[in-house]
Amino acid sequence: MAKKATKAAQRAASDLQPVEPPAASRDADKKHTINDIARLANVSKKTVSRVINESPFVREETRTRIAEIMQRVGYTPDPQARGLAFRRSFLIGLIYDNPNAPYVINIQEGALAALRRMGYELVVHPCDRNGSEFLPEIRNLISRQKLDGVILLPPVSENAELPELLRKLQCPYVRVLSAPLDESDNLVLSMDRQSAAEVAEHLAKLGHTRIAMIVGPASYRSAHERLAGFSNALADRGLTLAPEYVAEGAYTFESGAACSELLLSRSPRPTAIFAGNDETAAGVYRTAYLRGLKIPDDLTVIGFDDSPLASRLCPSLTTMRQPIRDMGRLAAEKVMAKIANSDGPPIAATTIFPHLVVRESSGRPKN
Amino acid sequence: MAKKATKAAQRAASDLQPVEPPAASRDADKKHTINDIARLANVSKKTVSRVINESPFVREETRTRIAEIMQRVGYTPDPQARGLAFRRSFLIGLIYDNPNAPYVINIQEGALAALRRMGYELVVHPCDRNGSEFLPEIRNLISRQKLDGVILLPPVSENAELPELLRKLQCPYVRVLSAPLDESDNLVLSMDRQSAAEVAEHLAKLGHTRIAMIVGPASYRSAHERLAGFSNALADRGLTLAPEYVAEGAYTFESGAACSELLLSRSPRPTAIFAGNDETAAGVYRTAYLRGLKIPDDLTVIGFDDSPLASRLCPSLTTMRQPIRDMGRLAAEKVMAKIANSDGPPIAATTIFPHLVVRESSGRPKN
DNA sequence: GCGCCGGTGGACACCGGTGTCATTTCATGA
DNA sequence: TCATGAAATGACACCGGTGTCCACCGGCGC
Repeated sequence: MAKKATKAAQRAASDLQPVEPPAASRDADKKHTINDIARLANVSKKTVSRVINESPFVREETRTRIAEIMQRVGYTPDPQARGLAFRRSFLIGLIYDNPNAPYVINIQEGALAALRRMGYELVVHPCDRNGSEFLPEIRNLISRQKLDGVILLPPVSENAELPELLRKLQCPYVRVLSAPLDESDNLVLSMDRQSAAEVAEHLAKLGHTRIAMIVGPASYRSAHERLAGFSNALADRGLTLAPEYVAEGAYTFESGAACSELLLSRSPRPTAIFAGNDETAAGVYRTAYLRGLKIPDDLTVIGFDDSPLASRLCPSLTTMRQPIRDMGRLAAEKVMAKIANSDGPPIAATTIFPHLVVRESSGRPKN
Repeated sequence: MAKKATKAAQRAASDLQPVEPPAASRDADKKHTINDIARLANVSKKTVSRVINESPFVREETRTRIAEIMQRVGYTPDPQARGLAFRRSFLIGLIYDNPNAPYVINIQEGALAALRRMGYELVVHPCDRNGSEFLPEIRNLISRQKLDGVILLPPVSENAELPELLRKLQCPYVRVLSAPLDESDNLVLSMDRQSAAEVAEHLAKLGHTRIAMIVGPASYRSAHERLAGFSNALADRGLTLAPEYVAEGAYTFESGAACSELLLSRSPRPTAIFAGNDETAAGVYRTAYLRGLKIPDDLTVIGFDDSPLASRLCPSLTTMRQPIRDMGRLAAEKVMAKIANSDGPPIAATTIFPHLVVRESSGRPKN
């Protein structure tokens, strides 16, 4: 420890936190404060504050005069000082561990569009929900930055301890989920069960009977939803999803390749595979490619997500599309509503229905 | 305007900014302030502040006692109050308009890893560099949120007016670029010219002579760099990039499909196409698929980026890989260095060399 | 025993906004 | 004309930290 510091040094270095002097002649348009505006308008800072916050208790004439001055000198209130007094940070956290980059980016941009309008900013927080430090890390993030609210994306949004922690921290949150998880909550739902049913219907209509599915990892709620929805919908149409035609993947390209390897070695071979998501579907393409199977003639493949990948693949992939940007926007609007009215009743969930985008990878079975 | 408000209403609503009373019995672990810590430790708040900021002018015994108390009650200083006093926000902006989602996400995560360690957060700002409100928007973002620094990603990082604006706002920035743009700047460089040369070498070694290229849009600096590097390197090996074998795309899937349509209708047909990036390469795949051309037997295709798409395509795509996360981390470290020492000399640029990842899409020409 | 010195800790103002409540202004009816 | 009360404004403390500057403390040389 540098205990050698002299008094002189102390003076100069001011506790080791040197701050450059207000120094130099900053441009004419140096930062204005509320006091400057008050002085210019010949009113108290409180009145200026009232104008900023659109209080109705200011005479119209006074208001416009002050507003004009603020406009003229280009004044904007300091969000930190404002936040300090309001006990708000005007920051919303986006907590995610979804490896699907386009998904996250789209949610992000959708959310931002809504947040910015209300003066909020978005801070992103990728996380590892299996890390040992997961909860403390989130706790730390929120209390350190005093986030006003957070948006949780799947799969971390399915974590059961998180809502509890957030409630304790009094931090409003919105979860994006693939199915209702509990009642008392603000969420944006993507109805995966119904979506999977739509896939089943599509395959049934095409005339497939030997239908296989690659399920997502058991730790993902969407995996169960999609399986249940798919399997039930097939049953409704007199078709069955045979156990030997089901493989558990990991929503990844590699697992898609491995699982389809397995499924395609069954005899008789399935004529259609519903991959859990687009990444998995790409893995199926890979296996088909290596085995010389033609899609869709020898094999129909269906994905889920409509990520950019879906239209890039050859042949292009039939898949389920979610309005991801809208979901981001919705989530943002919900958090803000919750913040504005934090003691109010829980805000009703919004349900999103993905729809099927039919492309080249699905066709009638040829044998 | 609701001028009907009564005095009673004024009292109750307090200028339309209702704030729930400190209300209720918050948990035992309610928020602690520096005053609480000072009281508990029997010192003044300034001494606690010294401990927080690691000032050497505190007796070791005092320091540890205070540190223990902070630890015990789980105290963390309020970043807003801290920022207000320090005139810092501890926020770094990430400004981008790159449509490549995995690229942005990776930069983001790389940057975050470095930023978090130093107590900074990242706020993301997608933008439209061609929008009429582009510069005012950025200006607004930075002065409103008092960002301590920003990171600019290509292509918006190539905008010439931005550095000027940022300098005027006294906002430290780091640009990620595909080639040096000017001297006096902090940047992270990806050497696109050299990378493209590496592609040329690969194709030359495979024995290709009829080589085509799909160039990125003229508004992207990387497009010029890659073209120049590629063309020159071919020339060095006695090969030429004939004008009729060059098409200008837009770094998109669609443009890749259209440009390759054009290139593949030339006679003689090129045996290899260097697509400007992976998206474009996917477009080439599409055209090859429609025309029944086999990759790599009939056509070698090379991409650039090594986005996830590259390994998903069948056959998998030979491409140039950049260490994107590292670039994000580097950029973050540079901004922080610049912030810490804002009057210091410009920080030297760091140069990144992508490397070739050879996969299945490149082979010897068959005819 | 005294004054000097560097090391240590505290009182106080301040960062830029806001809440509370008192005070002033103004229109109204008696 | 003046009392009256609502509307408009202001004074002041406060949010939770930090910088400045001064006072105290103990050990040293004299």
